[in-house]
Amino acid sequence: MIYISALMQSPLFWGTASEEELKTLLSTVHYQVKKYDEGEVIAFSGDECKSLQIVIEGSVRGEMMDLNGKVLKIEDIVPPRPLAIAFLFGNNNRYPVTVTANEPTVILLFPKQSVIDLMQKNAGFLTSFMNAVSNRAQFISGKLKFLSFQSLRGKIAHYLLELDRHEKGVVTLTKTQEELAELFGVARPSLSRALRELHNEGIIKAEGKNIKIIKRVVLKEYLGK
Amino acid sequence: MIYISALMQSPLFWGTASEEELKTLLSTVHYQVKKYDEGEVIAFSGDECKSLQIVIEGSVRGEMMDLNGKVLKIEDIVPPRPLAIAFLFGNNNRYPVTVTANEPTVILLFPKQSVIDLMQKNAGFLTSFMNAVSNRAQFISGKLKFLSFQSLRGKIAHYLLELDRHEKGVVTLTKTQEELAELFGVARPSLSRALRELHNEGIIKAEGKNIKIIKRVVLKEYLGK
DNA sequence: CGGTTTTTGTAACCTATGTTACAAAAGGAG
DNA sequence: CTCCTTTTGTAACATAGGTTACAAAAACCG
Repeated sequence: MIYISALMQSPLFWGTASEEELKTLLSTVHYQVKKYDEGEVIAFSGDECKSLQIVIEGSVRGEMMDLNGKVLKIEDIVPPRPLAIAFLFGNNNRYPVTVTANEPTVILLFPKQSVIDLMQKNAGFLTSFMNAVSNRAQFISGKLKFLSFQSLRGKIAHYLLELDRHEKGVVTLTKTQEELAELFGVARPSLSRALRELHNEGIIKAEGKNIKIIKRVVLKEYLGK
Repeated sequence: MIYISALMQSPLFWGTASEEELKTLLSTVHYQVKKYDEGEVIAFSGDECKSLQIVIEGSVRGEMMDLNGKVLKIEDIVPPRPLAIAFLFGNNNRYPVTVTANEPTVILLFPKQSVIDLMQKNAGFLTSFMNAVSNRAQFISGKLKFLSFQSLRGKIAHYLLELDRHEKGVVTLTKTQEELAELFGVARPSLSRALRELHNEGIIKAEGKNIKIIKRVVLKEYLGK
């Protein structure tokens, strides 16, 4: 089992004291290793969620999509995070998002029964799991607030201020406008236009991927608008 | 402890076999009874969430609001449901919504430590709790999809078709347009206008609170749009 | 019952964002 | 360096929904 050290990094297993202990614990339950190529779909929105899957290598993305194909990127999931952990229990065990591999990806899969076994055998795992599920609910709830309250300017402000948390005054975008637009749930030209307007109004200075924050105060005013 | 029978109704305590057992269980942990008048705020959005609160009598509502006072009603919570159950654990223990009493309301409050005690003493409670938290994540996730994908027509279609699940062809609105608009996250006149348009186009026949569904097929087309 | 409050209907106008389309610029691959 | 692909800028136009304001209708209350 070569993924032990990766697993140790996961908050889910922080309750487990040592690699040895974790090895012993894992030897008592079933699990599989799965590999996916870039672009492969790991789960479709609506699929039944019957196992806990943990990303060990590579990365995946979760996207909601409506019947007409409009896409809303929810997030990227990188090792050693679990996917859809809040959808394994409860009454509606269906993936809310379509999960796709961004690159060649390795996933560790624990059938639901194994997860239950792990919980019974290890109290630390159980509380970690509970926390993880709560965290997911909190994340989604934040997303809901972000998406349903903020105007496009609000979202941009939020994003830029977050990137420049330490107030350096300069941020470099690591995503394309296309990707950002998806994250914000808006059309790409709308994002482009909004950035241009902020630039023209002297609130930011945007040069390609580099953005200088000129009037931080004004940006802050857009938060929650 | 006169609320035992109410508690027995709660999915959280279904794992508990009998009233007797539940009584015994509860006698070992701390809890309080709290009463609120109509309009009283039980928790503000952003408040720390340090206890499990279960609505025993009356009802409360959870609303998100942004800095400018725009309100998005998330849901009503009626007995014997818990509130903010997904925010007791995890890393961001803050109410995502402001919770207000709709009417005189009685709430049972279990400090976090009591909840942990209950979990340790009763495996049924633990799994119920886990399921409840997962259900919340799933609810919020559905809300996210509903709010960020559907046009106003989509939301109306969704709502009407849901109310008329059994295809009777007639539904009666129990909420005012004001309330519905809040639920949909739109302005009240916009909702009114949209209903009028659907009516004029012969898709529904709206007479006050009574709505006849004329062209169900057309409504279904709006789902996810 | 009459008066008050709440809810609904509706209109005129405003604004943010979506859509489509195309060209310019930047980035990568050979 | 050059060709090809991806990304970005930008414009013209379309549209959904927001805002404000007011009157009609309904519900509620004494």
